[in-house]
This record gives sequence, structure tokens and C-alpha cells, in this order.
Amino acid sequence: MKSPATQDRKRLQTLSEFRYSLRQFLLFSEQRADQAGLHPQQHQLLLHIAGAPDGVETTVSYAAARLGLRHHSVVELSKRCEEAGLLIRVPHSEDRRRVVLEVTAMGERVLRVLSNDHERELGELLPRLIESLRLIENSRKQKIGQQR
Amino acid sequence: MKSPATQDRKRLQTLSEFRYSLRQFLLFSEQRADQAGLHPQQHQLLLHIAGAPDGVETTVSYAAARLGLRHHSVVELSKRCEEAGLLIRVPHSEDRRRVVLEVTAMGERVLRVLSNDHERELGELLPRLIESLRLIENSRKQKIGQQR
DNA sequence: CAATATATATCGTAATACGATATAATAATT
DNA sequence: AATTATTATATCGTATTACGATATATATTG
Repeated sequence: MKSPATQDRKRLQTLSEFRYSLRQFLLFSEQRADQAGLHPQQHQLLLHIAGAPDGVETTVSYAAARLGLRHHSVVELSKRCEEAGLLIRVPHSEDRRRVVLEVTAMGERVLRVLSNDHERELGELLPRLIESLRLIENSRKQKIGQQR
Repeated sequence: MKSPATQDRKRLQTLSEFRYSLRQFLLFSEQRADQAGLHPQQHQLLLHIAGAPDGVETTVSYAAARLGLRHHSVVELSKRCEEAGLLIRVPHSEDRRRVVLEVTAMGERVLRVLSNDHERELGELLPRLIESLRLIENSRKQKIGQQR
């Protein structure tokens, strides 16, 4: 059985590996967005609007929740997207406080390409990520077991 | 069999869900780092230094590669970390161009807490992430199948 | 109808990674 | 050994962008 110090080292190595894989994916994502002429956050916003669950109102607040940003950050982001012709900001028909975001035809075109790329890349990344996650789970359980 | 449009929608929904889970994890990570008194990037840097593979020289360049940043960004980041007492910058004994980064005892203490937290959180997130990835894989294969 | 809550918006600021560039040290080439 | 090329780190100014603080408008509740 390995010494606790060695085990801790291994656990850090696994976490580091996981973060590295994650970062690789995010880098890939950023690059593809750039190549498509979008900023990464613009891409994400489009995705969450076009990929909202059926029947959900895609308001600024909804997007903020999905992106993990404050709403006023999304106000700004969505305006930049509107300027870029990727989406339009439509006042809500009933509640006039709200603004509904809708992806334009052009936005959809770009998003389609990006989504295909991302699915492909995730397919490649999948084994690495799952392996890292599995290792993390194992070493955690092992550690907890020892504590008793 | 579902219409292509419906399928596309589903695929976007899955990708959106995946990004959401990912963002949740990253938010969690940021918050924990903050609570521990670190900036997120400081945490990541520590992790990649302390969690480097055995025998690797943890130079600025190494860290840059792992973090997916330009080296000069890591110069700045590592200096901020040094000021915060999280690591020290040691000139390489042989190659005097290089600077080796070493985590301090304090840095290790903080990192240990954060790593435990992250392992726990990843344990919770794991099923969601894997499920998303699996769905992405499936819909991708399905789509490719249809193209023939 | 007043009070409170919610949704979006504005503006100034701070953080930080980057590009362009510089300096130093090592390696390669002749 | 001298010259050139490459590698590693460093400096500095800049641009992006999300944020906090705050404001405004609308909706909801007592």
C-alpha cells in the first residue's frame, strides 16, 4: 500500500490532468468560435438560446442563469450579439420588463457549424474526461475508506 | 423517427446542458478559490505545479502549457502568486533562462483543502457530465449514420 | 394604492490575459 | 570560436469584459 503522501500526489496529478483536459476543450471551443467570427461568449449565448428546453422563454435572465453571469453582463453581451446580427432582442408581449432573445437565421447558421465541431471534439475528449473523473472518484473513495 | 429539425434542437439542448454543467463546476471552483483567499487562476497554477507528473521540471513554460496561457501571462500570474506567498520562483540550477516554480507549505495547505472540495464536487457532477457526453455521442453517431 | 419585488439598463472600474517587444541564455551552424 | 537561431523569461501598454453600484420601469402583493 502506498504512503499517504504518494497518494496525495497522485490525486493532485489526476486533478491537474482533468483541468488540463478541460482547458484543452475550452481552448478548442474558443478557437472555433474565433474562426467562425464570434467571441466565445457570443457562441455560448447563442447555444443557450437556441438550445433552451422546449417552452422556456429565452429572456436575458434565463441566459444569465445558464451562462452563470449577472444579468447586466448579459444585457451587454446580448447587445453586442445583436449588433453582430446574431440575435435580436424582442420585448416580451405580456411582461414589458422582459426582453426575449431570438437567434437570427445567420446566428443559426454559424451555430450549426460550431455545434458539429464541438460534438466531434467532445467525442474525442470523452474517454479522457471520463477516465479522469473515474480516477478522481476512486481515489476519493479510497481516501474516505482510510479515514474510518 | 423524428424530423431533422427536432433532432437538431435536441442536440443543441444537450450541448447547452453540457456547457451549463461545466459552467456550474467552474463557478463552484471559482467560489471555493475565492473563499480560500485565492484567485481562480492562482489555484489552477498551484494545482498544476503540485500535480505535475513525476520528474517534470515545473517551469513557467510548463505551467503555461498546462494552463493554456502564453508564457508571459504566467510570468505575471506566478509573480502574483509569489507575492501572495503561495509559491516561490527558483532560478534553474543548470539552465539559467528557466525559472522553476515551487509551491510553499502554505500553498500546499490551501491546495489540499481545495482539492478535497473539488473531488467531492466532481463526484456529484460526474453523472450529469457523463450523461451529457453520452447523449452527445449518440446523437452524433445517429446523424452520421443518416448521412450515408 | 402603497410597498415590495423583479427585470432590464447604464456607467465607471478593476482584473487580467494578450500583443508587441525586449533581454538573456543556450544550441546549432559554419 | 564567432555568428546565427532558438528558447525562456520579462516588461509594458492595451483591450476586453464581467462586475458593483445604481437607476428605471414594470409587475405583484398586501
